[in-house]
Amino acid sequence: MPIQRPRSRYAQVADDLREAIKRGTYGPGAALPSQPELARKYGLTQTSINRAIGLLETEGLIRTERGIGSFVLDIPTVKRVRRIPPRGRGSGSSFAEGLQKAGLKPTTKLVQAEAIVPPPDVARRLELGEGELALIRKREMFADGRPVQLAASYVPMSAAGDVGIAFPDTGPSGLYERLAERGHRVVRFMEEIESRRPTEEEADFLKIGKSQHVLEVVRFAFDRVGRPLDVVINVFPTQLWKLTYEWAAEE
Amino acid sequence: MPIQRPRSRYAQVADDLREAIKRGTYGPGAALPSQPELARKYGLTQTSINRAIGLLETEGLIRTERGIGSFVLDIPTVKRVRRIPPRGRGSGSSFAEGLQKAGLKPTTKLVQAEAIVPPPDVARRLELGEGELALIRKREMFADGRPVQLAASYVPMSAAGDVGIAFPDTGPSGLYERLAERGHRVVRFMEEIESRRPTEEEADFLKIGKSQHVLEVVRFAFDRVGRPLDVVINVFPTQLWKLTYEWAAEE
DNA sequence: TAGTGGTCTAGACCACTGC
DNA sequence: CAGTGGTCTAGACCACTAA
Repeated sequence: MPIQRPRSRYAQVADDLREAIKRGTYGPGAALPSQPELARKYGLTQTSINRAIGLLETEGLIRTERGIGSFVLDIPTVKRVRRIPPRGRGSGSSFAEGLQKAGLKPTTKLVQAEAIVPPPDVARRLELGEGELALIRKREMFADGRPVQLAASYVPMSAAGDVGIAFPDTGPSGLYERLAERGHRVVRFMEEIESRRPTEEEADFLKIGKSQHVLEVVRFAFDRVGRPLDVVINVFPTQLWKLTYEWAAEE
Repeated sequence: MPIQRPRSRYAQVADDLREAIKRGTYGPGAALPSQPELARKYGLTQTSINRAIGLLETEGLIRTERGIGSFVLDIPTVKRVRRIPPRGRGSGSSFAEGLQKAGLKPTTKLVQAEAIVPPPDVARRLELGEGELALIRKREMFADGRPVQLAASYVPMSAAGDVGIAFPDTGPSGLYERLAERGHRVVRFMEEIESRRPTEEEADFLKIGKSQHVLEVVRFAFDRVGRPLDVVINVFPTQLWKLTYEWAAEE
């Protein structure tokens, strides 16, 4: 590969590596050659190679870990559809459904379930006063072992009554039934969607670069008088998911 | 501003400039000090300053022009709600509504309206055969003169019958009425949402960097037998918009 | 310890803009 | 022309990981 002038050299190196990745020379998960090695190969200094690597990282093609190396990320081929609102049964676990249909094995890990003072943005959304408690349930979700989604749900303790309401852990529809038994019926849902850069922890868990984006979907459930009964915050990488909403035209 | 060790120096410079921009020290449109000047101020080399500037550019805070300088871009403050499907009238122009509520003056420019052979992805979505025509209507949208959205709608000519159906240009609800008069009633809507990197043209029109993301919302309108009557592709920068969907719980 | 990626300097040259 | 941002080197040191 001859290095030519008009285009910057590090950009040409990035081009070359990008091509190699697309050709499959470095498949998903494979490590790129080390920076000193690439420097020798292209006849540049490590500084320039480092910059090329940075470019690919920004583009979301690779992820580099300090002291280890740079690794090719999965190339987003087919996006998994997440259907919202769900057709038919309640607002059940569209997560598992979607993945199973795609031939992937969904697994979920409950990492937190307790009564806490929620972070201020959640408290505001739940219309909680200073220091009021909420039941948090935090989950990590995987498809064939690969981390694909983070979910945190918050229910005001005033509505939940007891931490035990979270168990057995049957997903939102089970929770809503138990809330209904306590006199809190959900009559309306709302979802807010935005795309943003991931936090450090999110990027770490989802194994994505800092420059890739995540979709944050916040679902609110309201009772008859418009009070929020729970807030669910879902976060997933934009490359993996596509959202779908569907509704009937008015007559 | 003391430069300290644990965090990289160029990142600290970026932090400092970011703060200054947020504080208003450098307002929208203002030029940052030149790189040599910043290098003197922070006691670093131009190379490091250049890197800090690159960071801010990636984040979409500034825009730099070679041989001229770096300039602060508009900072998006409040995100706008876009859509609440089931409430109020049809799927009318939520674009204008949302912006007016935000105190911004919306303007729209129709840049194309004719019968064409649509691009393959659109043809597939409209279930069109090879070479079948569709009516395209392409719009550019502005808020207080700033480009904020791109929209392209496609209607199969077999349903539209005539290019004239697009006029007067009264937005989707007007179009749907005229389609209904021709025997094509819309009974169902669907929207697909994804976040992706902008194409070159999109980045250019929306005045965003290549590393920022856009939301693509594709709305389908279906008739009674599930045939697509039109497809509308909306593209806008993720920083400017927040999407909202709302629906009633099932009984 | 050796190997990885990350940062930084000093100095240089280039391309571009606007006067 | 002087001033701007962009690239590159040679060499150095650091932080981190794994054996």
